[in-house]
Amino acid sequence: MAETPSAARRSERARAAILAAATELIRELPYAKLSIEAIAARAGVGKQTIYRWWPSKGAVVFDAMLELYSGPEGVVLPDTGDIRADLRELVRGAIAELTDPSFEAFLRAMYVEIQQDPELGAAYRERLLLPQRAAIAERLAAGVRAGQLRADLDPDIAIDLLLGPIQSRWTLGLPGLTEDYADAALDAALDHLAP
Amino acid sequence: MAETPSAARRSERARAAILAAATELIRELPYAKLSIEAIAARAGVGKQTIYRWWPSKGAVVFDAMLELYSGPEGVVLPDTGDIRADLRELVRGAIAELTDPSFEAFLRAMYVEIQQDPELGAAYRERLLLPQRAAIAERLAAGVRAGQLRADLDPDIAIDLLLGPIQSRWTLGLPGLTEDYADAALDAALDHLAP
Amino acid sequence: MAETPSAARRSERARAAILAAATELIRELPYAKLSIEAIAARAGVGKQTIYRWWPSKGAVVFDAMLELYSGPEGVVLPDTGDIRADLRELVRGAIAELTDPSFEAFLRAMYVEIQQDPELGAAYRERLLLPQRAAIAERLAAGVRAGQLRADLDPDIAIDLLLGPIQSRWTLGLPGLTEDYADAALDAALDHLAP
Amino acid sequence: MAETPSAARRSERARAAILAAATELIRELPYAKLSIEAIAARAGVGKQTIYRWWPSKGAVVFDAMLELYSGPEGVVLPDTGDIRADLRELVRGAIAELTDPSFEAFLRAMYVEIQQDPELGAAYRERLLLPQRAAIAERLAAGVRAGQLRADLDPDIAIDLLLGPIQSRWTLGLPGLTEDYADAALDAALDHLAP
DNA sequence: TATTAAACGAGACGGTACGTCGGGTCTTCGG
DNA sequence: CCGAAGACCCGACGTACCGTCTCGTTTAATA
Repeated sequence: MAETPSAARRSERARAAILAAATELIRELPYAKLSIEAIAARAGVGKQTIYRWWPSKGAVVFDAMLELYSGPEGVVLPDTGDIRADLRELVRGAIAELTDPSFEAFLRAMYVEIQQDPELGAAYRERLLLPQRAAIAERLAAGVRAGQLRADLDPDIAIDLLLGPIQSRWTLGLPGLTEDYADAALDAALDHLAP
Repeated sequence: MAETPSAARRSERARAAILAAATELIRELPYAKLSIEAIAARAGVGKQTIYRWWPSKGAVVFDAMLELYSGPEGVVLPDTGDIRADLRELVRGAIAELTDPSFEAFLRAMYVEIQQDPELGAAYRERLLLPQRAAIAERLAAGVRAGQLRADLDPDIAIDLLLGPIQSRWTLGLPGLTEDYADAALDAALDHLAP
Repeated sequence: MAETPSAARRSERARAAILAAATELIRELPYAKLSIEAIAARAGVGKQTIYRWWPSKGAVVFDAMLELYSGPEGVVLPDTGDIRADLRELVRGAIAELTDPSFEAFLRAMYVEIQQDPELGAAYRERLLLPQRAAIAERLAAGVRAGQLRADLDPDIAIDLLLGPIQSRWTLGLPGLTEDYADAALDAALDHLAP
Repeated sequence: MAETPSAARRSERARAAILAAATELIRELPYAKLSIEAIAARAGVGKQTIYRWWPSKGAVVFDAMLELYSGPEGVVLPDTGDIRADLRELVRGAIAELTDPSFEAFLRAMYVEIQQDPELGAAYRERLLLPQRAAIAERLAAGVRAGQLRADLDPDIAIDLLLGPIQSRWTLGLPGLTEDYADAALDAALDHLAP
């Protein structure tokens, strides 16, 4: 999402200050009022320093969000052997994340940008979404191998069935995104997933 | 989404021209470049006439979109007696709508606005989303009564299971939103819905 | 400055309210911020009622000012027989008027309008300025007849000599517009006026 | 009348284009229709560039007018030794200037602004009016020293007597602002000025 | 260790759109 | 049928940011 010029001489101080400023501001302001001008001012940085390294406000915000997911490990799902428990962890975690005020602003912002900027959409899918889905698919495959899930499971459908309901309620602002809902939705999905 | 002042003296000519202009422009421009200024110019109307009756660009676009759904009948789902066929109709229709270039722009715009404007989100749910969901719930209830669906069906969960996968793929820009996908997702959902 | 339409049916109540509102507002606001909209609102009158009877804001203000000079007698200068005393009265009166806060706003407004609206300038000269100058000329002629002023006096030059200095200082915002100044200017002018 | 921000980085190109545009437009339009928007457009400049350096339309026009008086010398009156001839030059010059269509628009505009904007009035007096008056006072003092003018001459009164009549006729739109009038007014004033 | 080219902070620039104000015209309704 | 009310089209206001473009000033690799 960045690094076009020589990147060698790039000031780490400036980069960090910009992402930190973006992180602060996205929590203080409605996303529509978040301006590059404000990020630059808050970061104590010239506007050009932002435009040099990022093509758009959305790209800055995306990088700021990536910083939060920055565990160097990569995404893996727990595998306790109990597929139902592990998936419960997954759906509850999803709801927790969508609901955490410190993440929600970022996620809503990304959804907004993804609708309007295909480049950024592609980056989002590649860097965040598909790795997460791959990790889930991996856990599901283990479940299939263990005979806990149906043999002919289509992982894409399965993931959509597990997370689509939650994500769509959240996107549309429908109420009731609770752990109980997570459990009920999981049970429903399992009617298809189970052997 | 409108009608704050006296509304009596309101010019129907202006109202229609504004919504028509919005409809045209939303198909011609990326949503972010759609300005109230441009709508007013295209409609041959003073900006103030827009600001007098709508609080924001999103509200105008929403009303323009409502105009397209304006069948006076209200939303009903077909009931052929064959619940699987009727639901196939539903999910395929959803994909068709999300994919129709003439609707897609409106819908993406609404998703953008809903993330940022709670008022508008509430209006969207009340005027469009919940009526649609009520209609689906109605058809599902008929299916239950006919013994084609499980007796203890929770309609909210059921609807989310049917449409959530499709809507979430669309929102995230994931590929593969085809009729085959619709059928597969429906089959998966039916594993829960069926008795 | 008014009365184009039928004038018969004209509402005296509205006319008076408009002029009163203009008089109030011109004292409360900088002239540039005085709007027909505000006059109409203050007068409890539709804008159209103003536009029906006056061509411009300046015309309303002019009529409002005329109301204040409305002594039905017409302008006459005192004639005590002592020309110096009478002219002192004149120049001191001029300074008093230009300095009276309740007249100053009107007069500055008229000067502004006169620079920009020839119609209004003509009306101002005809209805106010020339009658005043004629009255002064009359008194001067009496002075000439009494042998107190030079026989070949040109009344136009004389009037300009008497009032021009005062008026030009006032217009330009130069300080020192006092009674002492008036007396000194009068003495200077009399060097020309006297026989 | 300008120079609030850093002024170092100020674009001379933009400054000159703005003043030139103002000069053109003030001759093409009635002053009331002269908008900052139009100046910016004509100058090929963003509106903000005007607002950054000038507080009001009047300030721009004033600076544009100053540009015309820009002889670096400073104001001096001719001194031929013949005071009457030199003053004739002065009053005729005044009338010529007030009558020159290329100056008149500027001057009327300044009179309008001075009535309404005290800041601008102060600037006008300081930068233009008082220096001119000082130059005239200088010439008058020389006349006094040469015994051509009365010894106890008050220069302020004298200047008002010389120019007040002309200026007041012009401000009020009274006709007859000719060279003959200038000569007559000068003769009248000299009755006071001469020893 | 000095040179030098880049990235940097600052912020002016030409623009677009914002949301508001008021101008002058028109339409509707009530007295 | 005049007057109140106020919506309408329009143009300008003054502001906020956009993304680009100089300006000096660090700063860090290289010579």
